[in-house]
Amino acid sequence: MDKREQILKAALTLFNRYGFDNTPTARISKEAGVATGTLFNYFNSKEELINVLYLNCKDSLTRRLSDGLDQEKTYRSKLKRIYINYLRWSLEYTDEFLFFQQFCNASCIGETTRKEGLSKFNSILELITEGIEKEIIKNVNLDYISTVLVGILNSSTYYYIANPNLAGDEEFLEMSFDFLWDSIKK
Amino acid sequence: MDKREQILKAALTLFNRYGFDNTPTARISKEAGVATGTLFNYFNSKEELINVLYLNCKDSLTRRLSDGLDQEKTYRSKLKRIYINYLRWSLEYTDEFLFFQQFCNASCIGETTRKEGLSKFNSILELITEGIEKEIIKNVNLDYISTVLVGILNSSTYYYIANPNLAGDEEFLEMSFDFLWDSIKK
DNA sequence: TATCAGGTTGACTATTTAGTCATTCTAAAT
DNA sequence: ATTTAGAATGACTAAATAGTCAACCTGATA
Repeated sequence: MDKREQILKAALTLFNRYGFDNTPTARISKEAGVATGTLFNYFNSKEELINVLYLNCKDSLTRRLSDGLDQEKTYRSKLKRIYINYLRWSLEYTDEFLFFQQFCNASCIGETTRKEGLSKFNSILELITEGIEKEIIKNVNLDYISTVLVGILNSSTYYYIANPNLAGDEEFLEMSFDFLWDSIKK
Repeated sequence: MDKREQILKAALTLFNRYGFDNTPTARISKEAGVATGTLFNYFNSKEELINVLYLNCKDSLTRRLSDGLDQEKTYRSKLKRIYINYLRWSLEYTDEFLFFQQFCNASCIGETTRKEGLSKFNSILELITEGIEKEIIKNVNLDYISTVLVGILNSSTYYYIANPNLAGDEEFLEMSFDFLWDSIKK
């Protein structure tokens, strides 16, 4: 019944489906079941709305990413934990994942907002650095490794989203993680 | 001096920078140095314009992708050839590459156009199939391998675009290809 | 019951923009 | 020099849309 939440949820769905510019605020209000003016009581502008959405998504993912990380003993299992956390979050919050993919580089997301969002992968960056120092993974430019790693992470996620039947398949999980692991391990 | 070409070029630049909906046709015309009406002499609508752009890009990339492929002897070198072709094309036609990335899933690209575009990676698909049969690369679902492979290809390309100084660095090229190769090889 | 604060409403406005079309230009042919 | 076909022009229109605001609820308090 929280109107603010309803507006955010409606906007997420509609921005994903039609894009930012092709989603009139009137349509968001309608989908949320509120008047057109109500949207502007909660958000000063359409841009503020999408920026709030962006930060919400980022927070949700960041919180999840390092779940249970300190219970893992080996380096490989730590990385796998992050891989799984990323996948699970994306399958649980698919709309949020797709939103992130579509808008992480969009111009309607302000520079300030985006900079906050960059901290998203801090836990990943730390782990890569550790892996290079311990000579577990390839001794290559940190930027390049993280770029490729996130690339694999995202493409794998897209595949999981397109094939929901794989959700509980432990064998496929291990196999798919090996694509990532073999790519970066020494 | 070909006005049609000038319009296409201006549209490519502006769509990349501001997005489809945030680029008025008047602005495209101005950038191209023609009157607003002229654009509609060559294209029936703004949508037709972006669809033509999309197919042009696709053709340009497809033609390049299998260049010199039959001169390569080993399976690995064939794959590397495609990797290099993809990279070189993207560095030579960076605007086109970025355009493709931004609009390959956009709703303003019609279904018909997109289906034509899917044939883009035919040569890659064939090569993967061959690799699985010959037990050179992992025996996994063709779709998954190509998804991950394109993911690595694209993320690597982004890195090269962000670091133009790497353009002629043979060592880095070999190293970066290993990320792809190690990921999928048996 | 009367008052009041603050959330909610939706008709309205000012602006933007895709696409039109009557007119003007251009250059080749007669 | 005149005609003419088709390309090019840009002022204009009809539609869409972000954001406003005066009026209207609602429910708590006196």
